[in-house]
Amino acid sequence: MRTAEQLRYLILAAQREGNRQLTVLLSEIGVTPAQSEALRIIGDHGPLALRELGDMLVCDTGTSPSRIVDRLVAAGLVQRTTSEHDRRQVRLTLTGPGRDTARRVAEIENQLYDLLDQASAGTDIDAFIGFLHGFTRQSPAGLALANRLAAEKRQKD
Amino acid sequence: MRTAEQLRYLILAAQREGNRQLTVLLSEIGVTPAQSEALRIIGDHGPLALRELGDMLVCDTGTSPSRIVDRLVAAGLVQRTTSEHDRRQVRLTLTGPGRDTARRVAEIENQLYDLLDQASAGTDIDAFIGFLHGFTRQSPAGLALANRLAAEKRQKD
DNA sequence: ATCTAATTCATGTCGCGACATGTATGTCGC
DNA sequence: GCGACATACATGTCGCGACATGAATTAGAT
Repeated sequence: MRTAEQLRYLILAAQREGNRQLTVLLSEIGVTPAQSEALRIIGDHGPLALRELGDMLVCDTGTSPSRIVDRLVAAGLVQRTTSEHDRRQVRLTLTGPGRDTARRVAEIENQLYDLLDQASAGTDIDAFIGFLHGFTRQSPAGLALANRLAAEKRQKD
Repeated sequence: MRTAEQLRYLILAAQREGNRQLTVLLSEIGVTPAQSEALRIIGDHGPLALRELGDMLVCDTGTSPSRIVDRLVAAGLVQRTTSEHDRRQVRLTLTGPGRDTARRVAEIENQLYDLLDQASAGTDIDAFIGFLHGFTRQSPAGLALANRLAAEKRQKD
């Protein structure tokens, strides 16, 4: 098997495995990985329009996280208000339970990241990150990640 | 953003982007990435039971590629016969068009792998492969990949 | 003011991907 | 042989993930 083919399947396998582990951890608080990403973004970056949320979501890089938000609204975690200035737009904010769940999601994510840090001890992860950055540059998912990083940076200033 | 978090999202983004590119290339011959994987495995490793196929599929590591096979059968690419010895089992083989499509899938995959080789020139890909192997060891998808590698090795002897 | 184009979002469709359940068929202990 | 158990597969359900379409609203040109 070609090295590139192995890399392809390993990336697929790693994504699946990470998602599986996260699914188990998140099931304790009743959200899915995709929902947790949206929840964290709405929590971190204030009231957002659907489009703005979509621009930061690495999952579901399509043209509408409508349905993910539908479920968060149905679960009582997110509030969906139509904007006053532009009645096409929607303002997404967390409810009280939403803020609480977002905090718990952050804790669970940190558990997972601690495990990942352990697993990657002794490997040059930065080189890997650089390679993946190059590969995903210009892709929808890569741009979404770039948007998140930019928004985080903006927040610190 | 933590390094581990960035790694998580980059792996997700890379998987999505690779899948997107492969989807475009494969749409020319009317199969999806998941279907192409099953097709190649059936082609390479002879008549297989559904379970054996499932044990080698990195995608759909659940307990039944039944529905993926359904679509390949409906497309006339795969033949599904019930085994004689064990009437629970199924024997999956490629049809004539199936063999042809499998060949074309292999060509498309090689195009993608050539691009990947180019993109990864100058990076220590083997280190990442080792890391990812460790991370996916014991996971369903990782085991599936291991099974494929083992089957390939067996075939060479 | 009006007509056209662009933006924002919702919704329909299809194919996964993960899980649970059901139904044959085979295996093993006795 | 017979009954309990295991195996192989099919099927139902849910939540994505990608694409296409359509409706409401706004912006811009004239």
